[in-house]
Amino acid sequence: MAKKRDLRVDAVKNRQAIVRAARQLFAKNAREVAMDEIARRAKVSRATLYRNFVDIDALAGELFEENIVAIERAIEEAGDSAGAFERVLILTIEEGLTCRALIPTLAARAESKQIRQLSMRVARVLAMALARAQARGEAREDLDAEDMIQVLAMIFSTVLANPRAKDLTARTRRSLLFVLDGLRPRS
Amino acid sequence: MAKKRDLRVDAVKNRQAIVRAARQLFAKNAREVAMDEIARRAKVSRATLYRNFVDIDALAGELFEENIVAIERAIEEAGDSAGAFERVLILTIEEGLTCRALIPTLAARAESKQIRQLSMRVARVLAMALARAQARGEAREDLDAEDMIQVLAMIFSTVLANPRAKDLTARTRRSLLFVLDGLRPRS
DNA sequence: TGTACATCAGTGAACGCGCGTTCACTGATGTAC
DNA sequence: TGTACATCAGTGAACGCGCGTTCACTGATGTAC
Repeated sequence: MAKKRDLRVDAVKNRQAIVRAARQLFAKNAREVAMDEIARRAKVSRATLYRNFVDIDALAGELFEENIVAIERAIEEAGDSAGAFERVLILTIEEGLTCRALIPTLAARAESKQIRQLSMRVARVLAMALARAQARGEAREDLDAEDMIQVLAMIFSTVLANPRAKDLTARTRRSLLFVLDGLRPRS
Repeated sequence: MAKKRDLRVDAVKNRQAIVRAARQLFAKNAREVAMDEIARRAKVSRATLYRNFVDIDALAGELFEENIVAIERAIEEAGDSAGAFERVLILTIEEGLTCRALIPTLAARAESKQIRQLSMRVARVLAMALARAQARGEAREDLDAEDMIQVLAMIFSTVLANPRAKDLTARTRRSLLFVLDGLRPRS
């Protein structure tokens, strides 16, 4: 392997600025964000943005992955305790809300290989949490990983349906409330 | 009121062709449909499409309204019988699925006055069904009309999350299953 | 520590594409006589 | 029933805009000596 030279200091600074700007914009907006806007906020030219991220998928993927890492860590910490499943779901949703606009973006680009792989990574992690919950009798036996994705999509739809709402956290919690009962074992 | 001349026979035919083409395309696709595509399928020029419908909102609104009328009729027929609430929800979803692509279209154009008014019309109707269900003890007391919209958005998100899926009806039913329990009164 | 140069990074402008919408003109219908 | 003309409808081409992406060129950094 050829020893690759490190990024130049100005390059590192710009890359960080781009990611930071993207995060801020994705957090503030609920609709897709234009590359141009991100570049402007990062005080960088569009072309520089493309030097760092080959396309939108790459940038969205980077943010998505950061969120996934946070979720994975949370699941690790939650472990196999009582109520861990619900806590994981809540955390996943909250993590998603920190980057609201990522939701429609990922939805629109679901065909991209990169995005699909990341989605599968989320699915795998949630499947594990689900299996634990089922073993403890805290989740219905007939649920599978695909259901988990569906449930998340359902809850996040609240974001899409109310792009302007300020009280998104409250609304999402209410959506979750509706769904959680449907996930419990039949009495 | 000035007596307006009726539409010319060819004009009527074209208008119908446009609506029919739009319905077919909205049923087949799960993503937004381009005006151009609709015009092509209706074997009509783009400009003709615009003669009949001033913009996308007008066309989407027309289809949406047809769906709403069907839903309203169904609610009327369902009346105040046991289980009417669930049947209404199921029917609303099925009606929505006959025009899948309408869902993202309406979501994207939710700001339009026309679309907003139609959405409110759905909300009103569902609120009535909800009130009846609450009176019968078939729905939680703390639900309101806004929750109904949210629930529908949640279930329809299944469509958005799986734009390619063939078994959408099955998937939506499963989503509904998750949600319905959450809507029932607390024991 | 200084300097020269290769290399990597940054930039504004421009390209290309999709798509909604409009224009200027041609054609079909229906009514008046 | 036939015909002429006004009016409504249809059309292809073009405009405009947003936006992702690329180009050709300039500038900054870091390394070799």
